[in-house]
Amino acid sequence: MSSVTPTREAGCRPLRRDAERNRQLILDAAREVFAVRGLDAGFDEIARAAGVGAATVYRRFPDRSDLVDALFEQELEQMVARAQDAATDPDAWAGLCGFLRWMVELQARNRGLAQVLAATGHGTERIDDDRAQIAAIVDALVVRAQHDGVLRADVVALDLLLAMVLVAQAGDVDDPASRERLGTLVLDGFLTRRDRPTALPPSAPTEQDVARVLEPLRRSRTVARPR
Amino acid sequence: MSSVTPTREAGCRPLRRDAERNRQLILDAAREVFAVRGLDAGFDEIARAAGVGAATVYRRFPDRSDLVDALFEQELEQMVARAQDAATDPDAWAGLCGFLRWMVELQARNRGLAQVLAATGHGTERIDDDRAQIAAIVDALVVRAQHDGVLRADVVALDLLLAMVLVAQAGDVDDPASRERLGTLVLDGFLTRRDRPTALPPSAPTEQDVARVLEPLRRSRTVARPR
Amino acid sequence: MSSVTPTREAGCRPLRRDAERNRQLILDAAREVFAVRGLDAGFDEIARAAGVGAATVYRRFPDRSDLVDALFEQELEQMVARAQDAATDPDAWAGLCGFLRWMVELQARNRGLAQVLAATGHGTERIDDDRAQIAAIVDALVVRAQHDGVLRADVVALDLLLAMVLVAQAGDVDDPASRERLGTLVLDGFLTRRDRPTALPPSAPTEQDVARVLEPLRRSRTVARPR
Amino acid sequence: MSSVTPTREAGCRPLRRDAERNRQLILDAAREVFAVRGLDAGFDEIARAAGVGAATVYRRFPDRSDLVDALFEQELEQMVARAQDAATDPDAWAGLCGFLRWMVELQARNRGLAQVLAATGHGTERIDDDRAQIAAIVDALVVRAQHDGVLRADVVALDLLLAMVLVAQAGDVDDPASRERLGTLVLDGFLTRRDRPTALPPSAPTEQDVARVLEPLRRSRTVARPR
DNA sequence: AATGAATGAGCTTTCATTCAT
DNA sequence: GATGAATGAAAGCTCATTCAT
Repeated sequence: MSSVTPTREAGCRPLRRDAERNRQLILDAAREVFAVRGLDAGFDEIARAAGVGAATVYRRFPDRSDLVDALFEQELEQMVARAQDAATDPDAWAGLCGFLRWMVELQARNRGLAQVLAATGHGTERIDDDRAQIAAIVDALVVRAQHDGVLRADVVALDLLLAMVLVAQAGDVDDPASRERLGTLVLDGFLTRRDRPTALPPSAPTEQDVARVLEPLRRSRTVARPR
Repeated sequence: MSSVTPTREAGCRPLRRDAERNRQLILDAAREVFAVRGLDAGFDEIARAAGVGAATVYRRFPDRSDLVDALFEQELEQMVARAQDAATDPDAWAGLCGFLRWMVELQARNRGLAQVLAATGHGTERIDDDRAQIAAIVDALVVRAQHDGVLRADVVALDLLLAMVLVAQAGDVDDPASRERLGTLVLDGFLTRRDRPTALPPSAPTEQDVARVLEPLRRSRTVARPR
Repeated sequence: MSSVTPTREAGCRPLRRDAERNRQLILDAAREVFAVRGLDAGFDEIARAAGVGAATVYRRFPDRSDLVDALFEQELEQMVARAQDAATDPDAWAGLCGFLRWMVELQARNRGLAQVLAATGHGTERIDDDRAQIAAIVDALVVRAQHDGVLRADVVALDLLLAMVLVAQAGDVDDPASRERLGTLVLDGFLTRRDRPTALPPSAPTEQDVARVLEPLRRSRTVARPR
Repeated sequence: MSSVTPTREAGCRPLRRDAERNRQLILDAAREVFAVRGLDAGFDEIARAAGVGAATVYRRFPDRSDLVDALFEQELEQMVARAQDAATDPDAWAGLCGFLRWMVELQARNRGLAQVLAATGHGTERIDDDRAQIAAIVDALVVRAQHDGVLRADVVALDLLLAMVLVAQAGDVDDPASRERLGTLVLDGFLTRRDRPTALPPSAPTEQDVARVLEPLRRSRTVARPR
């Protein structure tokens, strides 16, 4: 996971070797921390995880959003690429579903990413651009799928994206089956007509694991007694 | 709202009159505060809202969960009642949908309640009991609806409950239309067969208001660039 | 010095005894610290000097200006009283000089007070009021002194006040003689005519002590090697 | 401005060509920065202005005072020259006033210089020497002016210099009129006798601009109430 | 029993100074 | 010799929790 981003930007001369190493340490740490804790994570914690002083993080990323941007640009580009891929699928609905499921998993595994995607209109240009691009591609797929008569005509791309963002909230990181199941159910609701339901993954939620299924909502101090 | 729960438990001798009064003040204040701020709200804020000292809250509810439990028992009993009501509906699916939509609104308007419902298995016995009771009732409705041939056979009550918890996350408090729309779409996915889609409320999400729709996820510092 | 301020305000019920005690400790410490270090002194330092935790200072005076206000209201009221006194002097010029010299000493001994007086128009109402009141009284004296033919007609009250603020900057705390001397010289410049100079205090500055005379300007890191 | 001081001292072998260039860049930058920000300016800022690394400044001037000394030697030499010029004026008082007014403007426009001049007795020998030289020249003028019967006999050169240092503090950089006015008033106080006051520049301070006049004192956090 | 106060621990941010390259 | 990076220390501020009255 700590690989990509070999260069940052064209235009600024490359960082010194050790600095670049630290930059990567910080980005890697932040990725990890943001994924688990969300974007509110303290700079302190990131610095500690990266093994550098807190001030170093500030030097490299004076603003929190600088860090977020640098971090999620990579991920978003990945998403755009995946979306473009999906757009070439001759079966629009299949392409759409594939892309959405993939996106759900991505977000589910990365709380920070989910937040970035949710922050419509307030991010960096770069991020906004990527988001807009994704929306446009999904939109095209939606239109095609509607034209094919598979997708109901009264929905728009954002209906789908919104639903999937929420699906991504369900289940904890290590429980993709729950998301699969829920996603299938929800997507079934978007079909024009249906003679019989799409087959569900067999992992019906049981009393025992609903706790884990809903885990992400708990984020409160109710449960764990701090000390 | 400040009525129910006059005594706490059999077994502990009743509180002094003023103490009991304070207990209720705190519960009422906490209900309000938790609804708006979620379960993470500071004890300080609750104390202020109740007009008592912070230490009083600690004395009465040493642990945060003590407060949460005492508080939501009342609300859950209300839900149980509503569920039992729904169970008497001759049209199981109609009863089910009605109950679920009501629950969605309730949770949407009460952040704290949503969190409590999500925390399955970690609450008090009392809360767990109530939750189980609700699940049982919904289960009965599910079985009936499946028997009626309306609800697809491969789902269980918890699938529905889970889906609805998530629907409740969408849109901000004052935007029930978004929830209506999304809820309709999702419930459509649970039908056995469908010749044409259920009519949607016309409030298709627009680019402009997706920000608000996803608001609950944003809670981060990413956005505002202070200076 | 740690006496006055027994009650704070009408309207808020009095603080608990221990709290009031701490409040006074803080005010006394702040008076001391502000006098020496100026208004920029850290809350930390004040807290340490008062023997309380930093958070206690914040609780009692959430904003720095709250502390400054509480602190200097007393001093300013004292100044207003002294000015009113001066206004009753039958010899306007004598009254004026007396008041100004007194004020110079006060400011010289209290760096913070000088800063408060300098912050025209940006303080609390209360402080602004006091300042305005002082200016008005001085103004009346100026007019009378001009009418008496002693004070030159082409100056205004603010000329005098400004000059004295600067005189107060000269010399270090324990060197009132320098201020006396300089003040006399400067005030001589405000006379309409003069047949011979006003007698000066004999403390002509010598090479040796100019350093101390100009001390207040040094406030830089040039001199002392921090460690 | 970046001319003088090509070599530093006899005795240390000359710096390498590039090092000497950097030395000058740093001095030029420091002059600028100190003038605006005062002697407390961060080394970082100077380094940035000079286009060199922070560590380079430290290497060349390990102590802040090393930099200050090297820097203000040039300026002080300029002052000495100007003083010598004034000493040739046949009208001693006129020469004196001219020199002092010039000095006031110089200091007013250069916060750092004012601080250096104030730090009597703690600078380098070199600076102290220059200061002493200036004092000596002014002294000669003072004696001549006293002999001419214009300047009161009970003052010494340092009285004048001190008074002018303070006048230089008044008003902000772009407000020479305030200094002119105040300077005139103060110098009037040094005359032996006076039948009528010297004409003042008409810029009587108004309530509105006293804030600006006293600006230099305000440097505190008292004022702005952030929220 | 109730309270408001006190506190220590935590996070954010900045800066002077030193270090590795 | 020069550099940009790193850092520790400090100050500002907040909050959950405990304490003295």
